Amino acid sequence: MALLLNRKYGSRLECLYYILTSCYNKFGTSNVFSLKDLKYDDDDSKNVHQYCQQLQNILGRQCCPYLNNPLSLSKCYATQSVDSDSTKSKAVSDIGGSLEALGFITRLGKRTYKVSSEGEKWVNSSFNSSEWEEIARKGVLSYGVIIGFLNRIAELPDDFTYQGLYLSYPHTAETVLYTDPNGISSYIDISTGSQKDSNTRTMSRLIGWCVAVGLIEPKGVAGAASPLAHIKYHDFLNKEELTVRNFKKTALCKSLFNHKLKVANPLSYSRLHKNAESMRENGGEDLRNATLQNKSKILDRRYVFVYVLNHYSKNNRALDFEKLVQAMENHSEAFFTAGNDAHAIMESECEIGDIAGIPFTIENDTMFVAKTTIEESVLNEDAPSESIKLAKKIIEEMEAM
DNA sequence: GAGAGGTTTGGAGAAACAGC
DNA sequence: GCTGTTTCTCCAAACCTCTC
Repeated sequence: MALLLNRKYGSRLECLYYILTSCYNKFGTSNVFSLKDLKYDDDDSKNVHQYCQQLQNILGRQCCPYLNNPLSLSKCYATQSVDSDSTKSKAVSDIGGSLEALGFITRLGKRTYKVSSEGEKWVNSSFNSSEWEEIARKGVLSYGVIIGFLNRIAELPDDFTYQGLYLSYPHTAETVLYTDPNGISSYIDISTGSQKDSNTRTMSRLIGWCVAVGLIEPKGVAGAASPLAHIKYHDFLNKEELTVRNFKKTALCKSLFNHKLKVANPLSYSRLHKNAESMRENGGEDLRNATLQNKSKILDRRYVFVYVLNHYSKNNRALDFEKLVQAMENHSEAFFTAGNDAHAIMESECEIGDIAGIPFTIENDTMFVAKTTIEESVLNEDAPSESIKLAKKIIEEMEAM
């Protein structure tokens, strides 16, 4: 159930590797664990400090170099500890999401996981080996959001800056009539997109991963003498902050879309919209409630777009956008808020293709040609059966036009 | 070199949900 | 029902780049 990652914690693949090593030694591939099991615990003989190669000796203690206060009880920047978690589980949550996006752990229930066979292979590879980087690269390229990022930079010159690139949930201009619990009605612009700092955090993450697996190189950074990207740019990757804005594409990056890719970890149904339940400020309760009232419409129309585009991609056909909107308008209640233009909304919503792992080109103004196919079972993982049925019906209706 | 303005990141606070 | 988890927005510190 891959999600849109937007925190710094999991941006260092090396940290993820040591955390996964600790996890694998505790649970193997057959035992279930939850995120709190990844947090540093002094009483755990297999905690992450037993495997981490980045610890620094400070005042006679082994300390994580990425904590602002190395002597902090948090112990590990990326997971925090059972004794002190100044990030309210945001860190360990991001680590779980990262390992899942890479395909190294698999989600079983809402909050339970197992180490996957790919994860096991990665743990059993040596950090300094090409095998390590190959497994990591396969993981990075399996993540839908990365494919969206690589598609965006494919349109840029070989030497590029990531300033101005945004990878986030689409913004639709959409006003709905909302009645609060006191019976007072007002028009509210519902919140469909991400805030700017969320984009910044996502970008920081994606760049870290792409450099580590040899897809892009930081400009003006003298790397170490190694053919392996994660060794060559080890110091750059382990910097506290991303400060380089200029990058260069590698040959691998430039050839990536020569063939149609199959994306193993696209965003899942429920991740096609941000978690609006967690919104609090910026208009407060009414904005949250008005957005939540329309959550299923937002999810379903994004899902249908991705599902249908993938269907046509699998059949090596282009999607007729006009027909799609027409078919969706036949089920207007399911997809669109009253008083808003369906065509305009879908023109915004189709941007979801990038982060969902299925970027596309547009031919003859209305024909959408996908550059990838995505793993449908991951997209459908938490999709209601009604939504899946509706997506199939839309395809039938399009074919009948 | 100073100052303005932008970026990156950690952390706080909040709401809803999951699971016991 | 309670506790812990998940993930959002916002704030601010620290740092960077750009201009003069």
